[in-house]
Amino acid sequence: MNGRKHLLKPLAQCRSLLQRFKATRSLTSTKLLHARIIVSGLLSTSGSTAPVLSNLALTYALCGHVPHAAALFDELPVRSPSLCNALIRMYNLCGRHYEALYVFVRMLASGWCPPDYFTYTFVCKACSDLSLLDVGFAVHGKVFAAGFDADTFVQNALLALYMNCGAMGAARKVFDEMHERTVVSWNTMISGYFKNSYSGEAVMLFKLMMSAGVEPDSATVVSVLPACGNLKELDLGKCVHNIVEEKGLGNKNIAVSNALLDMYAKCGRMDEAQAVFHEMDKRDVVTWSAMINGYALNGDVGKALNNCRLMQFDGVKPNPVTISSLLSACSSSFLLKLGRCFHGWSMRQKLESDVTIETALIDMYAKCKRVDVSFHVLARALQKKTAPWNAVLSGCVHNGLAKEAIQAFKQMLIKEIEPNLATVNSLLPAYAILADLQQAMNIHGYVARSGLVRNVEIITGLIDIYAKCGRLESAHRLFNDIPRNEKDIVVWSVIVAGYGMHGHGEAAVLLFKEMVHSGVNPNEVTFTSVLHACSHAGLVEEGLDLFNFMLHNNPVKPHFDHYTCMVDLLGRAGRLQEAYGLIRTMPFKPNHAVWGALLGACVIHENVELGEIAAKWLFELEPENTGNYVLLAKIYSALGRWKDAEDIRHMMKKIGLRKAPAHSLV
DNA sequence: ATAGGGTTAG
Repeated sequence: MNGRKHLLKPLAQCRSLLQRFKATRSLTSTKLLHARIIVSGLLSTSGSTAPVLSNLALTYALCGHVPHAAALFDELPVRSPSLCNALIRMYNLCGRHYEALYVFVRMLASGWCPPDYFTYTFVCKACSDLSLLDVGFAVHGKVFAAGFDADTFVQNALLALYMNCGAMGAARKVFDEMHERTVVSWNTMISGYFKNSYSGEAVMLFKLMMSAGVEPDSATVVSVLPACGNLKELDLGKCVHNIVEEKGLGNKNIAVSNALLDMYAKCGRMDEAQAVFHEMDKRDVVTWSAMINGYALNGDVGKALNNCRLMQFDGVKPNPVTISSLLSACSSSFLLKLGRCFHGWSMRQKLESDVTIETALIDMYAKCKRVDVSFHVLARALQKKTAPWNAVLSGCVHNGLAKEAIQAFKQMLIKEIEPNLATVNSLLPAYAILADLQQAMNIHGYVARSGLVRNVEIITGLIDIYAKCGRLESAHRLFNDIPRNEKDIVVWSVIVAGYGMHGHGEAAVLLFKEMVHSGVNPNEVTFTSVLHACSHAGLVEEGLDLFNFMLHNNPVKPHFDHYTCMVDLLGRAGRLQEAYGLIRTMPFKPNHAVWGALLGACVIHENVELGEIAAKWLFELEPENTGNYVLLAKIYSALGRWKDAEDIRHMMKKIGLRKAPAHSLV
């Protein structure tokens, strides 16, 4: 009795020491303590060795030293559920999830060491990190059988598991059946929906949570803010900002401020982002990256660069995300030289073999029309990752290199790199460019076999391909198969454009009206599609009606494209004066496309006066475009004004343009 | 002891 009392103190001391080593991750200290425990004979004499041992093993695990940890557990004479749980937890912590599952299986097999609700939360975490949905379902079955299905922790772990595996339906079912939802349950659902690119659902759940009277915490805030940014829900974002201020969540949690800053940046409010930035007393890489990315998104490369400099003055080193943001700023502004500089910088930072950076580099070179360099970067990429390949595919398509994209995709399959949704999404436009029915049917077959056909984006891509191939029946069949509530603005635009492109203006207008009727609000793209359809089919009155509808009853502001369509529509119909009138009342300076449409119409209707006006503007706006000179000369020739036609040819020679082939002048 | 959280990306 005496000896035992004497030993209790060192044991308590061990525990507090281990607690400290766990926090500091000090392997050397842990090893020393381990040695002292053995030398002191503490383990052989004490009755409560198991907690010390499991603690020691956990500490080893946290220090990243699994061999010692695993060996310790093997030495243990008796394995209680709590020890096994600690082992599973340890394997989870160091990323060896399969070993974690193996311990679980052994627990089940042993018969005398039944898993408890702690075990199940850890096991769910293991499946979640491994994205093993099948195993997850099996585990869920065991949860039911063991009667742990009403435990909130287990339920929350299941929610996270299903969300991580993309099984939103399964997650929702668990969530709906929970009798007690903690703030963690709500947070898991919100962030889960966002991660599965269902920002709308995420926002909706947040609103539900608020009306249910659940107190949001910092995790809630950082889960819902990215969704607000994604949807450009500035008002909701501001509400969340108010909550943060009221509860003082941003004061000690840098993630909260970073999320706020990013939300404002995504909503295009760099002033507000700057204000959040200003208020922060500490800034890390994420803060700076979010700022840089914000300016990049809003097209202000100068400010992005400036923030990059300030970041370095602040002593913060860039990470792959920082550099990718800078590279994407270069891609969207076609700054090849600057992009090359960042390529060099990534090399000096020893980050050039990071997948994120490789992908950003491939994207940057492709957008700057250097697909050759993109392929070069891809060739040097060692990892068998999908993302860089996707970037190459979309880079090819972006440059109209359909055959190269398809070739690259075949290479991908040969190299056994697994295609994903983004792969197919990047690839399908290549088939739309080719407009080859046989090949289209081949890829349709592939997509069907890959099981991706359930995705609306993919179906939209297929509809576009069939439409471009002229197979409107096939396109329409695919369109009809999409459930009514899943038909989004993009798929409507594609089908309208498909009919329009082949001269079926009436069908296009009808579909457009059906879309509006079904409650989908047209955007600038849909208006372009339908106006284009009208101009192709010569539906002047319908076109004018729709254009007026757009001007007066719709929040969508008309753009160059819409005016171009209208000028084209009126012009083709011979209503040249009206077309010219429209150009003169445009709310912005007419561009080359608008004048080009008028000039084209003047050629058809042999109208010199307006043709000359249009041409005069075009010579100024795009002096090196030979086509404009040719078209004006064509009008002169048609009217027998050979001298004027000859003058135009002289004019071209004077500004040093290559002489157009003679036949096009007549 | 247990579950959820910030910047990029095809």
